[in-house]
Amino acid sequence: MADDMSAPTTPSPRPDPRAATALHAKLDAALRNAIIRALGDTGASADPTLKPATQARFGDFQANFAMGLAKSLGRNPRELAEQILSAGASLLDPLCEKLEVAGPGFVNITLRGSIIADALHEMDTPALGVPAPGRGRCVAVDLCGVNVAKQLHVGHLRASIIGDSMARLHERLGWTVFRQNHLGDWGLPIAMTLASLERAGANLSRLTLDDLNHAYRRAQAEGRDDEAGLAAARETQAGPHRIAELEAQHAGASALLTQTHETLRRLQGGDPSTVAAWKSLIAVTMREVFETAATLGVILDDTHSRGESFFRDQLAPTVDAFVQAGLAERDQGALIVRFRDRERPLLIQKSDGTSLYATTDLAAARYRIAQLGAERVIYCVDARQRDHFRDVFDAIHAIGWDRLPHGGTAQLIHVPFGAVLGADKRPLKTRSGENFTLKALLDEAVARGRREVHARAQQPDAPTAGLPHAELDAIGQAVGIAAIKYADLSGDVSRDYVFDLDRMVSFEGDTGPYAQYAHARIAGILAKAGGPSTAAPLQVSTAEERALALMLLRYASTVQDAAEQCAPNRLAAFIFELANAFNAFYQSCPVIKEADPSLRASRLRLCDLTRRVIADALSLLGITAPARM
RNA sequence: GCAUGCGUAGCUCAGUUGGAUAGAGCAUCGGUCUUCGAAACCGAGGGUCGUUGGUUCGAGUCCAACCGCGUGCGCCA
Repeated sequence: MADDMSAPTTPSPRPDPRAATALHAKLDAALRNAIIRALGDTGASADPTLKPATQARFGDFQANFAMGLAKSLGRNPRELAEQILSAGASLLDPLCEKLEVAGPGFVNITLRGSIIADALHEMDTPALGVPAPGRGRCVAVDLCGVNVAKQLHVGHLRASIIGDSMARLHERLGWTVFRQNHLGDWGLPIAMTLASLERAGANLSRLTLDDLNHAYRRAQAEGRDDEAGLAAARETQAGPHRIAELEAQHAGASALLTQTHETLRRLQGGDPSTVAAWKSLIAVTMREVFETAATLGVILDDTHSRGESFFRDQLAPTVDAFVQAGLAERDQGALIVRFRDRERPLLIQKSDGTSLYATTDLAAARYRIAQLGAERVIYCVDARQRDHFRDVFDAIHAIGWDRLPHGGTAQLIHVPFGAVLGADKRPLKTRSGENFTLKALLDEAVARGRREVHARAQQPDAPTAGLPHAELDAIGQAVGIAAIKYADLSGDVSRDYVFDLDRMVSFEGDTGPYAQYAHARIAGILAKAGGPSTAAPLQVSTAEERALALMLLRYASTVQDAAEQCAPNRLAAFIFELANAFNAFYQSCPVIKEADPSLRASRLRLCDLTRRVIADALSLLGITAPARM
């Protein structure tokens, strides 16, 4: 499957690329060979279309190849299915307890319990059966994307936790991951803020992000007073070689703007004290960003910062490259890249000769592919930038910057996420109409999580009863953060969702705390039993054991699927189904109380495996799994 | 206007190469704790999958048109 990641248009190779588990692969191979035995070369390229059974009464797996195949051969699908099954009987019998043709030609497959147990034993390793197809390969994940001197808001929540999950999924599959925090740390807005702070005589060493945010907004308000001047000021994003010329143009601008230009000029010119001030602006911002990331459990630090300023020297060469390649043309003074299939061009240079955000994105993509060697570049950015990324990606394809240093083509993926809405279905705002800061949101979630956990611990029979206050606080924080992250990652990320803390923090239903509960419950059982007996043979006899075992066996392919499709909700759905399967199992199968020692030991191993898979899967969503709650 | 995304149960949402009677959660109603963590489990009711047409053995899924909502649309990022 992973081999397909870099070349999505490649026809699917012989084995089913989704056949990630050993068991699925074996069954898939047996069916393929059965088809070839029955049909010879005409069956050589047939796909068994093997998948988990949609309903338990259909068995463990179903294969839907017969209908399509029969049609192309002009034959009766049921007859064809029967013929193939009997031709491959010697291959299928060792795996299957029961094979039957049903309905229009479905093949329902019930596996031998011993085969399931063997497969489960195989996955009972530290890696939990998850392979490492990404070993030796690189992926860049564009996440967070904060702006210096601006407060984090809910949009950054999504960009951070979706990106973090993408990074973790790929790391789990062996990829080398480059987290890329594309900071807004350059250009006029920064200069405006700096100039505003200078006027106020602020002591940059003891500012907070709030102070910066106010300065930024004050500067913006001041700028708005002189629309014409502001328009002119935008031009001051020019490179140093243009500054003198621009100075002349702006002679008529207001004193305020002149001051801003002056600040920008000093910054771009490398004036030591201005650069130092600029750096402290970034430091103040990032201190809070990293604090928030830590609270959220998002892996992010200084080494991931690759902001606009990082690419400032690459802007002119980027524009030149498009001109040289004949891909850019002059239009109304600006440089644009046109596309065959749409009216809208991509603007890469303004009429005053300066570049803009698309130029930075092009330079950044080139860096990620050519310098970092990323064969996938994943952008976790707001869905409203769909068109922008479509254009940027097509421009990169056109100029050939998607070619990897060692051959092959990089895949550029925009993971567009929707808005976070309030109860009124409008973008989340505070009562006063302000954007919700991320900090406020997290504080509330953590408070809710702690309240729930403390309340539960009051009950004398609660497993958390009597725990120290600080420990309950820690658990409550984990629960509150899990609630938010799970709610965000468990749906299709491209869609808007309504932020409803009551629902998120609920312990019932498809929520983060429910998954954490399942994990803590199992941890409690294992602790009481004195741990799992790892050497015990696994037995799969009851329907609930079988259902649980089959769920566990789907883990590896689910992780790969979630990574390949950049769809964390697939993994979240798996966690929920696994927790359900476990709870059903635990309801009807005695574990600690089981009298037969070998069955008891087998069930403890099932518990242990389930606990480890839930913890591992949650970790790939960036969610922690406390042992008690 | 052009582009793009989305319309699935009262509410919030799943639904992977087209597959069997469209699934969950919440809410509602009814069962299950003197026994392993009941923050759980089991069951019931609840649907013209926006509308109409098309493709085919088969469409929530693919195609077309239409209706409704959202978002974007060269010198902001």
